[in-house]
Amino acid sequence: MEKEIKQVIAEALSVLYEIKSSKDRIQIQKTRKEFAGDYTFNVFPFLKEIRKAPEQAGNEIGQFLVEKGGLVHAFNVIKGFVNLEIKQDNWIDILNTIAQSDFNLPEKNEKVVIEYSSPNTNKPLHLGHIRNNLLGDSLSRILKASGRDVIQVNLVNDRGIHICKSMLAWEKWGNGETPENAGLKGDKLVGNYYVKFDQENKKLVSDNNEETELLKEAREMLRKWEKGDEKVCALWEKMNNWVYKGFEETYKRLGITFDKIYYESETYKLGKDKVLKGLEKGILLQKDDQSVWADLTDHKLDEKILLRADGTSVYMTQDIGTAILRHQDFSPNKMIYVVGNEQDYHFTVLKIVLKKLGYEWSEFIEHFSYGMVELPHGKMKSREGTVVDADDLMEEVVAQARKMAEESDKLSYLSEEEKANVFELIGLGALKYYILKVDPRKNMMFNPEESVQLQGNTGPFIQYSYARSKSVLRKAAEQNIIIPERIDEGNPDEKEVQIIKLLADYKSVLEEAGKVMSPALIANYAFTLAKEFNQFYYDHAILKEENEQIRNLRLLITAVFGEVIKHALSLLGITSPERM
RNA sequence: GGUUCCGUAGCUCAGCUGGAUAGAGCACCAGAUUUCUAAUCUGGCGGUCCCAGGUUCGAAUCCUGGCGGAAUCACCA
Repeated sequence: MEKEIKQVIAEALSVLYEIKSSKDRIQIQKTRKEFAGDYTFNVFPFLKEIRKAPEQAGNEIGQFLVEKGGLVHAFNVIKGFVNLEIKQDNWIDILNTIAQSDFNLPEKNEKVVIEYSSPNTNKPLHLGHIRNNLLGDSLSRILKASGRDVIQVNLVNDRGIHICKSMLAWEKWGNGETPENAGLKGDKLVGNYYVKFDQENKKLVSDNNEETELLKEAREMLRKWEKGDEKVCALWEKMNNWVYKGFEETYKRLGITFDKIYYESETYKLGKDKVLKGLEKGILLQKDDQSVWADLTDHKLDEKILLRADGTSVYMTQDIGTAILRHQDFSPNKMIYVVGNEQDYHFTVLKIVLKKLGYEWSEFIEHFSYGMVELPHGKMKSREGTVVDADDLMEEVVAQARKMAEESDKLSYLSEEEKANVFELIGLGALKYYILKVDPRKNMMFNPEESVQLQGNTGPFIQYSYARSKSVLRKAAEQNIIIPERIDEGNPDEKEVQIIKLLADYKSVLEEAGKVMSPALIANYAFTLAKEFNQFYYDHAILKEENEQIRNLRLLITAVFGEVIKHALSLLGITSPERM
């Protein structure tokens, strides 16, 4: 719609003032509520070229548009703002068009590999991972819907000193405990030993910089692991498998999937090789203790270690390997890393080092840097027990959804299984929306009480609006009322026009969300649309409307609304319940 | 200390590449259900957009400098 308006305004500017190719500079916005009109054109940017008073120019342009016919049938000018009223037939056309379109955008011929989740296998997933997973999942969906070829990958950090800590602690104090005999999820069990290591280690430390025997043992274990020591590797494999099983459950409940899973244990060697090659070529440098470094001072950064003196790899080394492998596997034109902004530095360095090593495609790497999750009481610290566990959190939001629903006794006619299903959708809908609605780049405050809210600006509010729309359509079917696929004429009132306008915005919102990579845009749009529908629903009879023309218009609006809101929610990974 | 990001209502957040009188939700107060789902709707209360300069027809938005907060500057990942 806005495109069409820009088109005719460009024509007006050209005919009236001989201003050519002005299209990109034309500013169109929605007319504010307090004025008559649908869209508003701002003449100020063109005033110098027009060389008339704003009101006069506005009037001339408005006059031109009305006389031209077609889109605009009336206008008013306030200061430099020309408020345009769109002819009613146009709204009907637009509604029909949306009713017939699917919502996926045309192919862009762009291949994107997106990495997210990237867990460590030494402890269970927590709230921070949830934000990461939800962002990665939603982004993937948005990128796909906006016409991109998307490959979702996970990179499991299954090696390193932290894993060895859990292993060592289990060996020393585990007494053969397993997930089965302890009745504990594998990731939780391994996490417990990570904590145990820390506790025991603390007992041995008098001042913080001291390297304890225990820590030395862990380092020794890492060295053995990198050399392929049989016993260490077997233990490593056993414990990691416990963890994977646990993660799988968590992912499944969250609704997260991957096309491919990389394991750092399988990629770090490639990184090591490439680093050593870089050293041979003189791109990297070696210090007296044999450690290998990249000199980044020409980029106004420090030096960065890539291999320790004992030859073992660090995080950067394995990430170099993973990136190279990933590029070989898919040759994408974009590699997105969904990783918290605490690692901004890591990714600037990664890109530079790859470039130094001769990989021009390092420019394709895009760090999707999202903000931290904060809690009302401060940070999450595992040592202080303030970590919000992912499984616990999901359990809690679902329980809350159940509690609320049972109070209102709405779903009593459903079977227990059906009910459980609905509570699951709603609980997770609440959690996902709560996290995705905020701008991903900003730090966010996670208030546990607010996150399970079902009223106001929440996921369930939006889900409810959908359930209502479906309820109307179901009743229509029961009464043998046909839901029109299109309508020929009608006179939408103000509220109806309002919804149609919003529905018409959906594709451009999706386009924008894909461009700037922000699920929050979709979330905010969905909320606005749902609110609009609830208002419409409140004071418009739909099925009970006797005038058939009006009823059909409203039915079509209801049906189209349902489709759009369902699609939008699906991009957030939220399921729309048929009833709730 | 250097670098980066952030600062909008009591709280949590919107505010697109500068545009009209800065918007939502929560909380608080007052209302709405003989009507398709009240997990809803309507109204009220609530702001020196951190501060000070600058750019211009016009600044929450752009620039500079302060103040406040966060992250990072690891042979942890």
